[in-house]
Amino acid sequence: MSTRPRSTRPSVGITEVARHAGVSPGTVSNVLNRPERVAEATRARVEAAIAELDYVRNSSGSSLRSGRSGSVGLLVLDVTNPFFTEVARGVEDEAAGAGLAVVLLNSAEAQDRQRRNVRLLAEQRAAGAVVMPVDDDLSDLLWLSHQGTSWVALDRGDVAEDVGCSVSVDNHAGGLAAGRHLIGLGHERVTFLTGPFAIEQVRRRHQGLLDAFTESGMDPGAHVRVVEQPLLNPQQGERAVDAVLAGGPRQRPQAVFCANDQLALGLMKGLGRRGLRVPDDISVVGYDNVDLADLVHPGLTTVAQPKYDLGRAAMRLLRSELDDPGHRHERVLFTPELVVRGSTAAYRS
Amino acid sequence: MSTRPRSTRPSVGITEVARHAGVSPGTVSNVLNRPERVAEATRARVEAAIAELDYVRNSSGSSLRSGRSGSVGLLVLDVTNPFFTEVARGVEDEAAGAGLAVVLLNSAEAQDRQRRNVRLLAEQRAAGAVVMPVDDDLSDLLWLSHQGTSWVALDRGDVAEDVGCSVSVDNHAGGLAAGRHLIGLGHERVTFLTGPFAIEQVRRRHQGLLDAFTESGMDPGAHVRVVEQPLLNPQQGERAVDAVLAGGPRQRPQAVFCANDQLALGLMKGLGRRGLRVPDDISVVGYDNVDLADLVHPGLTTVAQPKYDLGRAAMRLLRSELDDPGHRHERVLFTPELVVRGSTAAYRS
DNA sequence: CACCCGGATTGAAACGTGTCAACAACCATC
DNA sequence: GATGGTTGTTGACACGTTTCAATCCGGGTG
Repeated sequence: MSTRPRSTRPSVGITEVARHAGVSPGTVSNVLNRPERVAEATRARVEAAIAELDYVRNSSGSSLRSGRSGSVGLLVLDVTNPFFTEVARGVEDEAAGAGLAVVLLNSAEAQDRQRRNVRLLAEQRAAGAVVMPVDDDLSDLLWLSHQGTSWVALDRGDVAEDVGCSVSVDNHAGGLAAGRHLIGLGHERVTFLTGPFAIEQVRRRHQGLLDAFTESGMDPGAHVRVVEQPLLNPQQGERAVDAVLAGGPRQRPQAVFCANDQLALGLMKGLGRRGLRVPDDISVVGYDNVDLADLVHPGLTTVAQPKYDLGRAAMRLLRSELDDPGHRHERVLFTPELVVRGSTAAYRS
Repeated sequence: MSTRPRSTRPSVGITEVARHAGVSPGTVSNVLNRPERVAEATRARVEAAIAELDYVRNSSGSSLRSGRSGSVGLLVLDVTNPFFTEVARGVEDEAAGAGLAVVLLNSAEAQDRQRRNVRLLAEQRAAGAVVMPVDDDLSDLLWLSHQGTSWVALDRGDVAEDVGCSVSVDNHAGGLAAGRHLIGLGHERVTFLTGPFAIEQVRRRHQGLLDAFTESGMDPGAHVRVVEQPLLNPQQGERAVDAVLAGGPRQRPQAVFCANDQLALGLMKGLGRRGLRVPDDISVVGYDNVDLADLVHPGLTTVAQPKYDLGRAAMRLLRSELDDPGHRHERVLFTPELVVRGSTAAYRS
């Protein structure tokens, strides 16, 4: 233990640099922001002074003056979920190219935390934000636009184009692909294991699954059951095993389509505990294709989303919105892809 | 597509609120920051004005004036790694109690990105930071202290107490526990599969493993081999399978101790591909106890770290450093715990 | 030689907030 | 009714940056 020296912050500012270089503060500002406007010789002098004094720019000052800060927020539904962290990588890489700083804010799937974070962005006068909305309520985002912070919605295809940009993956197509795959394998009793239906993505995936049955001439109502859990994590997946198997062997589903991989992985564990074998006794399909879907045994059949590209595209759109005065809101839609691994197999009665 | 309205930012500030409430700007500031100093009636009046004008505080202004911003940085080695995201949760929860905003910055295990992020924190005059250093080089952190931003190092027990606080888990003890466990099961040829030795944690875990052999009267040099990969992710683990198995069945290790769970999970997959069964043919031990260690089959025996508590403790220390003028740097050390699951078994010749 | 031109630099004014010494109003006490 | 103390409010200023109109300078032109 030792006392802290509480190092005396010299707080060297632009003015002190100016004095040291024998130049006016305005010139220093120009060196920093529009170097081409200042003569070679003076620029060198100023840069020397900056180095010597170990000057570090005060972003409060500049954003106060300019009314906007140079950082963008990335509002993520859940830092713990590998899907989002992969998206985050894409956003960061694209932002780095534009010299924008990314601050990652975590909503923890909670409405009130999202609201707090949105408020924070407004207080910081953030240049923009990439947001994965917690639920259908877009009022937070509208308020944010009204405060002058532009945003791009991620994975929310239903955002009208006169409201804002959006980048998303076709969730209906994903559900459809999963459904067709299972039907093609001969499964007729399928359970959809999901998080809250308040989440739009979940509803679309569900609808895709239903439509796969319809297009095969089967009544979805008779073939698809739903088990809804409060959160989309592995623990909930494991816990759901009772509900999934309810009704005894007769009623037991032949396959389970999960709203994300986390649920699917948890469910697989729960099934293993019950002595049920995947895919022999029951097939499982996930959604997202997280890294670990490929590491478990059997490998998890899942609907792959272009996570990294999703992030990049969102940030690219945001950059356009910030830089291009003639920008028009855009809607970008990716198509997911089914990745077949060992967790699904043909139904054997 | 539609043009963006570019809503006219009215930019209502503290002064306008003051005018609207028939009060001076100073009073509004007091209402915001030291409500107890202002009379009930005027406070109500001011608050009404704030609500009516939809005033939102400008944090640039306040941090410019005060010299410090109210947010703390969390510098993470890799957002993609579940270990860090769990720590992040702990940090966030503890910060929320103090009204501090947490911004998550990602170093992506790269020195230059860490440096960029540290610089960013300095420019924003962040109040403090919780940092997981990329490597042994602490110069970035020292510079940060010198700029007046205090920090707490995470998982780096070697930070001297006259330099800064640190919270870490006893990595040597973890390696020792893993080693004892394997030796107790009769394993005598163990491979340590790891990321770069530049990472201090890795070195300590390794040393713990070696010491387990020593204390059993065996020469570590004869019993422990090392396979080093450039990164600590599942892909690297899978790729490492060749190196781990090199030398043919005779030389093949009886057990592998991995520097983290990501490597271990990847390795297990690679072994499966080669037709080797865990734990029958080879035992595997991981480190961290991420959620998914419990979800794979067989479950991964691993050294559990109190991830969430680690984050909380770090943030608590940082709060003390920020609030308490008599603060002395502290070193907090957690002890890890071995969690035995199905991936390890007694050696059968 | 007066004039002008264009590029480089300057200086002052703002941005929104927090601080603090000074002041006003009120109350209790003598 | 004067004194002193308490409580609430004020107003001016400083913080570091950016912006922009004004100024300076050196050289080319008429």
